[in-house]
Amino acid sequence: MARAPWVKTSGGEAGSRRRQRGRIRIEDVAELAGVSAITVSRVLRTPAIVAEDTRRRVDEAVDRLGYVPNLAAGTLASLKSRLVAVVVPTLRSSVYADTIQGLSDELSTAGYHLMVGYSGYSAELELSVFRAFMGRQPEAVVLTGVEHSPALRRLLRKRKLPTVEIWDLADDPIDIAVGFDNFAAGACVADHLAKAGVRHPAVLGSDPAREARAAKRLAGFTARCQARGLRAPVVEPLIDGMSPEEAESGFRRLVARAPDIDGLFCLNDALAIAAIMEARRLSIDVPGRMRIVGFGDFDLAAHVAPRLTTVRVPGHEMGRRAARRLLDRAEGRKRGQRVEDLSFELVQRESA
Amino acid sequence: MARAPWVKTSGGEAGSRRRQRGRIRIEDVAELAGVSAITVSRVLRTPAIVAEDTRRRVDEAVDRLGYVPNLAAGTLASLKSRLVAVVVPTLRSSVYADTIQGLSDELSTAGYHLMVGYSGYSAELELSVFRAFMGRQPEAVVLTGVEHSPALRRLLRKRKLPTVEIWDLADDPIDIAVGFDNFAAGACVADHLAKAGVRHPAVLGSDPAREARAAKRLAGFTARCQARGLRAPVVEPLIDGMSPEEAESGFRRLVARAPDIDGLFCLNDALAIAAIMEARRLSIDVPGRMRIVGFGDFDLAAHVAPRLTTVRVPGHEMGRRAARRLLDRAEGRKRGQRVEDLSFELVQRESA
DNA sequence: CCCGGGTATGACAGCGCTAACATGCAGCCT
DNA sequence: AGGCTGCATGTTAGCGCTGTCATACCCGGG
Repeated sequence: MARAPWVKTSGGEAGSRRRQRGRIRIEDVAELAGVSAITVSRVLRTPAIVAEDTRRRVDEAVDRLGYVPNLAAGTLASLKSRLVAVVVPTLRSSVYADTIQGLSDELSTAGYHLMVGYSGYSAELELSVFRAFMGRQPEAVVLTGVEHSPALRRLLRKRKLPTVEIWDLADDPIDIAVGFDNFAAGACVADHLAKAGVRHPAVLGSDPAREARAAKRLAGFTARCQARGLRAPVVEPLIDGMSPEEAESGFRRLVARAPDIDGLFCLNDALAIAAIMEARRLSIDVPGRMRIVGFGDFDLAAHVAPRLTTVRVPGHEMGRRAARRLLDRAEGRKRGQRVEDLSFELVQRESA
Repeated sequence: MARAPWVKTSGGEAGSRRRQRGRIRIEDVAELAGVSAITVSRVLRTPAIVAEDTRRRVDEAVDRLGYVPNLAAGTLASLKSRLVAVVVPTLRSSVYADTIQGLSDELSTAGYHLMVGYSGYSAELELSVFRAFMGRQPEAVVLTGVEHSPALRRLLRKRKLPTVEIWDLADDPIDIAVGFDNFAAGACVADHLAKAGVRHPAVLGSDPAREARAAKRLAGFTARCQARGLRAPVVEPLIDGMSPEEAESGFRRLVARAPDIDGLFCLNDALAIAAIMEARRLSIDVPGRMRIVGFGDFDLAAHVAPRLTTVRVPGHEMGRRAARRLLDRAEGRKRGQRVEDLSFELVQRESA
């Protein structure tokens, strides 16, 4: 008679063909420590509930064998991946790197890992990156900004994935938002320039259609200029909102279009630094003839000549706060407000 | 008599307590399409071997249900994670971001994902980040530089994990190295300055003990200066090798120590830009009285005043090449040479 | 008509781990 | 003594997928 089907036909001590050669399994540790597999699992995940003596023996076996738990198996068994998906517009800009480090600092101590992807400022790409991530069963999601493809919003709400939107505030966040008020930041710059006597403002930055957050800063700036009776800002949009290349030529176009510009708001510091440099080449005195304000307080901002007046943004802090909110939720703690408004700060230096 | 142990006691259509509510499984797709689970799996992974009619029905069911395969389960079953672990020194510098994008561009089309971590230039931290990654069963590893903790080297060799070391060349790579010659780059800068008439060179950059690649550039620079009979370079090491803050004060110390310096090599562009700016503040003419060369060709380098002469490095290309080498290996193709030397390029602009 | 070989699909077990429940054993109370 | 409580550990059955082998079917040749 044939073997009954439920009798193991492989997987004994010799090792089945499907098992990875040489990989150490929890079973191996258990055997060496003289306990069962589940006890090893408990030592690794909830040491407090294991007797001290047992714990010591297991720890020793783990060390001796160099055991590393297979998290794919753990994820499958526990339905918990300890993975957080993060999508930022780009990695090339250090501003988001700060936020990622903030997230990582906070989450890694809690045993979570980050999956980081970038969207290139496109909602479609964001969706496709996210789709790819979904298969890895993230327990939470961090997105940049509040503009997302409707399909993504639906997906997230349906799955009830804890989601944090960062770098902006939302009227109706998908779940939680941790950011700052880009509109107010733009207005704050307008105030500063107006108080310094600027009458003919201009703006250099990304195409409002492409970058929602920069567009809000622009809107806040424009509104406040109007409220204070300044001339309507001359706006020079750029295709790539982070390109010093484009900033240089854009600045030249700007002064050609309106030679009387006496105040310039650059939608980020990379552009502002390039503008300051081009101003020097054109012998336009900054801040004498033109005041320039940046945004973001990049590392170099404080060190260019003249030192750049800019808006400091809580990049690292947003990451930390977003992480904390997610951990609070995971541990079933308080929920807190849905929209968390961290503050920005105008840093006055020499350029305005 | 009790139920025989091999009879399923749960997991029927009602859903067991352990199953995630509402999650769609391959089984659900199979049922809707009127095929078995394995056929769905084949449609998703090797569509070519499935009959066209079946494939269409399955694709439709996948779409209709919005099915996303659980990669944790797939990883466990196939022993293939489609995951590549990457460790860079920091995310805050755009130079590594380029490399990561290069890796990601190439790997994502092949269905691989990246796990990115940062080591803060510390071999110990690198090891601990790597340990954390191991549990997710990466199929390959990308490390920055060729200096690693011995424990890490042992671990990688023992597991036979395909490994690429980037951003440097190694005499004895762990496995594969794809980088460029930092020593030669330093020498190349020395050549350029010497030809321009520099006699009293200096170097501003990270502490050689902390950053091995910057140290090699320094060594190459120093050696070539000596070979050309220049005065031995005055070296001003910095604790944080990327800090414009420190560059500014370091530059001041440098000119105080040796007022006759007529050529400065900054070990990266962030420092070089800060140095140029401080030179202006001190009314030191660049390049008239002092020539300055950077390293890395950051975005802003071409746009500061004076425009920065620097060394362009194949950041994106290293990522792509590293990815290709790993994919070649995964697909069992040719092995190629162990150490791949991509070229750098001195970009002459105005500052030297 | 059967047979061999190729193609398309299915059944089954198991990847390595953990949730859920079961068991065993002190220590204490009645 | 019997039972009850609480702690430490073990047993069992999956988690959702894919490797492997089995099977069904079709086609053409003998």
